[in-house]
Amino acid sequence: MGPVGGAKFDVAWRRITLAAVTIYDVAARSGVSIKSVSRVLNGEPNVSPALREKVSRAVEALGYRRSLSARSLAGATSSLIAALADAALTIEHWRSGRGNDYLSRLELGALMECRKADYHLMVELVDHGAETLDRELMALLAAIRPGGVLLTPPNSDHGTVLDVLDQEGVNYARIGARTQLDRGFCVSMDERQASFDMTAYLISLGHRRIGFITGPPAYPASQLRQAGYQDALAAHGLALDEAAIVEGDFTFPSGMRGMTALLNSVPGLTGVFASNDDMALGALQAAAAAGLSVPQDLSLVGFDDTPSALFSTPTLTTIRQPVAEMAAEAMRGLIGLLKPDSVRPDGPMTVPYELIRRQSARAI
Amino acid sequence: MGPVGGAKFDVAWRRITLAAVTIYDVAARSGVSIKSVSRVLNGEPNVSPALREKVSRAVEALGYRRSLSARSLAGATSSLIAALADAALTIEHWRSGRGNDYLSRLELGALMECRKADYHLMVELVDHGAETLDRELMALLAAIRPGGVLLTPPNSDHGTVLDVLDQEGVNYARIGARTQLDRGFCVSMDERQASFDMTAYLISLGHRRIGFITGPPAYPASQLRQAGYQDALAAHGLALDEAAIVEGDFTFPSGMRGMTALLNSVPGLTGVFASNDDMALGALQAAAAAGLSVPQDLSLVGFDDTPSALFSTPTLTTIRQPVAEMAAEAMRGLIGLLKPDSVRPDGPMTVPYELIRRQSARAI
DNA sequence: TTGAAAGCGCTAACAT
DNA sequence: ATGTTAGCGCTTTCAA
Repeated sequence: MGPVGGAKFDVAWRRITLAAVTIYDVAARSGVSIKSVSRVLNGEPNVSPALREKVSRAVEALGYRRSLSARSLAGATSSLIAALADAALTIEHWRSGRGNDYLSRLELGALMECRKADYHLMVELVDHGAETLDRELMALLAAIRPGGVLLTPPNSDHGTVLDVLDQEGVNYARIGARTQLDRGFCVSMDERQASFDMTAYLISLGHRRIGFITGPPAYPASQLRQAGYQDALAAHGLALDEAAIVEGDFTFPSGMRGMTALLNSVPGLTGVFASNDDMALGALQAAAAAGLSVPQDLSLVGFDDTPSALFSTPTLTTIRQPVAEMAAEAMRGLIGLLKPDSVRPDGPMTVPYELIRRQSARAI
Repeated sequence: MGPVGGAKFDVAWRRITLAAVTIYDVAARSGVSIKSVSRVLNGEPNVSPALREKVSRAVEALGYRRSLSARSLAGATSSLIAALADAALTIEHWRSGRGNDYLSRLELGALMECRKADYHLMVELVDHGAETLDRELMALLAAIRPGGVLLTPPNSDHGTVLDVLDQEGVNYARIGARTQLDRGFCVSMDERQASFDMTAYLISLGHRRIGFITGPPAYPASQLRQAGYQDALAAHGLALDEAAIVEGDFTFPSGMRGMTALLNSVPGLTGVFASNDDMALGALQAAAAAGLSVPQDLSLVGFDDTPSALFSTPTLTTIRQPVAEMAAEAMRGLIGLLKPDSVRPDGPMTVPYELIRRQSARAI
């Protein structure tokens, strides 16, 4: 029952630190070999209850925790998950002085799950647009050797990223992926159906001439949301009016422009579906500027349920995407993949969305 | 010029991965010892230009990156920074389905700086309220052995957290700290002065009877903001009316209640300073419910510049806290502390805030 | 069921 | 100015 570790003198910065508790300390205290300690810690079979008990007690008494570094260096696995976020998007947010609600919720969900499973989350920025993306990504993987990777949009759909990950044999989960859903562990929401539901909701309120403001055409999400809108019109026997669809880019100003354009080009317009909340908020402002009040003169709905949707006047009817739950689900799936006896689920996982009815849409 | 590494067969999950490039591969390729490679990589002195050149070329050609694990295991330092966020706060956000704009901006700033300096950010949740906080924190530090720790509010002011960090000899930076500013590297904003300025701004617009909605009394931030308000009144020769100060708790509903209370208790009220934006937004709604329009009948200002402040009607005059810049500054300071020849700055660092004039306040 | 010994890829003393 | 060697704290063969 000797002393735990020894005192180390960190001359580098005139500071004295106590040596960390290692597996040797635990082994010594419980009178077994380090291998036995390792066995207990990893829950390996063939360990007598007595030994397990002794070791557990020593671990508890010493407050011992295995070193992440030593573990990932020695073993084939790592309890480190790298979350890959898009650098350009991050820089854009930095410039605007705004946080990223989507990423924040996503991370929150991932963190909660990491904590439960004793995994750790490292956040990394990857430069989506760089020519040398593959090299940079390989370098990143070489440096941190994560046990798994969590892909956030738009990286979830980035071919090069998926290729590098596959090539390096790294397990990954993709959040909000829209393409190649057979690669990795995908968790997403049925955007098309949500958009269909929202449009059907407006129709159920009596609206017949409904304008739509799209996102950037290049985003798969834009296309899915627009498709849902068109499907719903068709399903309810309403003709598609090309003039009722205007292009936006998911920003507030584009929502303003979109609303102005719709007001000019669609006679008898009573409802507008902006395919995200930021645009809906912009549309709201443009409507006010045109002397129209929502929802008295016009019903307006969005998509995403950003925080501001709750504080606008009127509050915004929208679709809530359970981002945190998606991330938690993705983490569970990913951690599952990392277990030796894992079975990869065959299909992508779909989480339920919610249509949030607030003040901005009403029956006519 | 032999082959790079060898093929390893990962029988665990029928997958073939190429062995990672190691320092030995680089040494072999450039015909020097691993120590020389290490010297070049660490920018150590006493390396001939020729050797540096050879090694650099090999590193480049092989796409070599040092393993984080091996480095932190072998050396005294680690290029890993642990950002400590409050678990309770995170769970609260999880429940509400909202992201955390403050933390998101903070992380964004930290990430940008990490990328520049080739550091990595790991995010960890700590349970602020747990009795065993010290043990948990020590266990966390033992497991990941970060080179430095980045403290976010409210951990920045948590005595136990600071104690454990000091005791373990881990360098740390504190964001938005209000107390014991001599511990760690502190970066914050002058909340009191900002609050003073905002109040002075309302006074300059001609307001004389100005209500104030406080935050939770326990928060140092609440006290500073209130102090700034009171100072400004005094500085301008205005009497302090106790009835003009009502208690809130930084939430939307408390802002509604606060506004209602002020409307009832302060005759001739023309201005209201809610000490954060969420409360200001609630106050806005309560004013509307009382038949008052802002800013025609009443000027209203907030504090924080949350995203919603820009989307409300009217848009909200408020104080912008440069959170991302604070985090970047904190990371730079922290990384500076980690260098062997570092000098600890003597005082806390203060970053400039900005009074954002929008529509909700006007001259009378 | 348990243990001894050999690395994992680096850094850090200690040569030369 | 450069190289040799011994760990860091684990996991992983391989023996017993």
